[in-house]
Formats: sequence, C-alpha cells, structure tokens
Amino acid sequence: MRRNTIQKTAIEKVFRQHERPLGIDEVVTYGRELVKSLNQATVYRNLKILIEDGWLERIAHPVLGVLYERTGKGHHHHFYCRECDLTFDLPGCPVNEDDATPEGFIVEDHELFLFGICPSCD
Amino acid sequence: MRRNTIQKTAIEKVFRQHERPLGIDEVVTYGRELVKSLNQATVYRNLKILIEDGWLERIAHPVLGVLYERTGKGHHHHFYCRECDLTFDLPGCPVNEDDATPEGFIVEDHELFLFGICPSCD
DNA sequence: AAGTTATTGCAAATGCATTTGCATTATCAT
DNA sequence: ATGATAATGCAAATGCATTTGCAATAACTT
Repeated sequence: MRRNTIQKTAIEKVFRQHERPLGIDEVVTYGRELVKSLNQATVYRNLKILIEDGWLERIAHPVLGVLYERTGKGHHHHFYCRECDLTFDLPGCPVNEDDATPEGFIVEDHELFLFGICPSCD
Repeated sequence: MRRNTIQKTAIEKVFRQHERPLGIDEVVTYGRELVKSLNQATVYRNLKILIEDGWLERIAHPVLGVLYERTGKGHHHHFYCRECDLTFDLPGCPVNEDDATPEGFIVEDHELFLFGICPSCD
C-alpha cells in the first residue's frame, strides 16, 4: 500500500506554491526548504508516482529539457524568459487551428513555446 | 585548411535529398547509402562543422530529441507524424503574434510543433 | 608524384539525466 | 505501542547522446 511521506507532501506543496513548470533541480531546491534532507532520488521517485497518479505531467522544454507541471490546467502554452530562465504558463491559445492544418495532414494537437522577456525582467 | 571529403559531401547531399529535419541516425543511415563506411563520429563532427558554417541548424524536437535541418528556410514550423515518426516542415505560420503576447511579456520569438498523421500515413 | 596534415573509423571515454541496490528510517494497520 | 514493510538517503550503476585519442587514410599543395 502507498504511504504518505513528508517528502512526497513537500513535493506536492512545491508545485502548489509555484504555479509554473519546474525542473528537477528546482523541485529539489524548493523541496529542501520544507524537508532539509530531501534527496534527489526521492524526488525522481515521487515525480514518477505523481505522474502515474495523473497529478503531474512531463513536458519537453526546448531549452531546459524535462520539466514537470500540474495536470488539469486545460489547453495552454508556455513562455520562456531568456533573462531569468523561468518558464510560465500562458492562458489562451494564439494558434489558428485551421491555418495550422496543411493540405492532407491531420492535426491532432499542437505545442507552442514563446520566447522573450518576462515582466519581472523587463 | 578545411578539406572537402566524400563523407562531408555525402552528408550535405543527404540533407538536400530529404527536405526535412533529420536525426543523427537518419543521417548515418542515408549517408551510408552514399558512403558505406560512414561512421557516426564522422557524422557528428561534420554536423558540428556545418552548423558553424551556418549551413545547418539544430532544433530541439519534443519527441525525437535533437534534429538537424538546413538553414535559410525562413520562419516556419514543424509537423510530427505519430505514425511514421517523421517530422515535416510546414509553410506559413498559424500563430497570431498579437494574441500571443500576454500582459507585460515581451515576445521575441516562438516555436510551434503540430502533432498528428501525415498524408502518407492517413 | 610526394609530402604534409586534415579527416576518418573505431573504440574508449565523457557528461548528464535518471535509476537502482541496500541498509536505515518512518508510516500505518493492528 | 509494535511489527511489517514502503519509502528514504546515499552512492554506485545505467543508459544515452556526444566527444575524443589515435593510428590509418585520404585531400590538397607544391
């Protein structure tokens, strides 16, 4: 049976506190503010569990590699700030699905990343 | 001084023959049809040179990892076929830059991937 | 044609992200 | 409170993509 550990609880809290996609190192760093002994292997194990549980999902970031973010946000995209290296969720979708469908191709889904400078860094 | 080898020439030809982003393995495989002894390390070395020369550029594919494609195609996006695993260039851009710019963010660039089934696999 | 040396092929080495073995610790059912 | 065992921390091990050392080969200059 699955047990609730303080490290798993801490990891979940990290995602609730930071409403944006996080990398493993960020989860470890922020998680240690809650559980100082938190180990990277433990983070990996729990991220896997949270993904299996459908609480998190993995995203492939073009610059940062693998990031994790909470599920259930609906269709949205991401903005990567080249200054602070953080990735933010973007509400809405600026992609015109019709224009996006080329001759003969069946478009099932899409993924968009915007790059630039975030409000804090501007 | 830089020498023109048959393997470098072959690698360039591979990209000219297949007008789509290619992964290392594809370059090796197609390249060997032109130069049977072609080695993977040689491909890596030449891809690096072609990038330095501005003839190729690296793209981070959300599913396939690193792909390489010819430069000079102008702004465009990519379509990944989940059936055949190939990635195609898409002409035009279905992203509304204005809608894409959230409050306070400065958008400098963007990257879009479409997922679905290509004409050959449909 | 001959010599110089950039490039290749091959195998071993790196660099990283992620996983795993194991002794120790902590959670939870009883 | 106690026992059974899931989860943790740590370090070593994996798995991959990419790089590198080196002897052999091939491109060019003369």
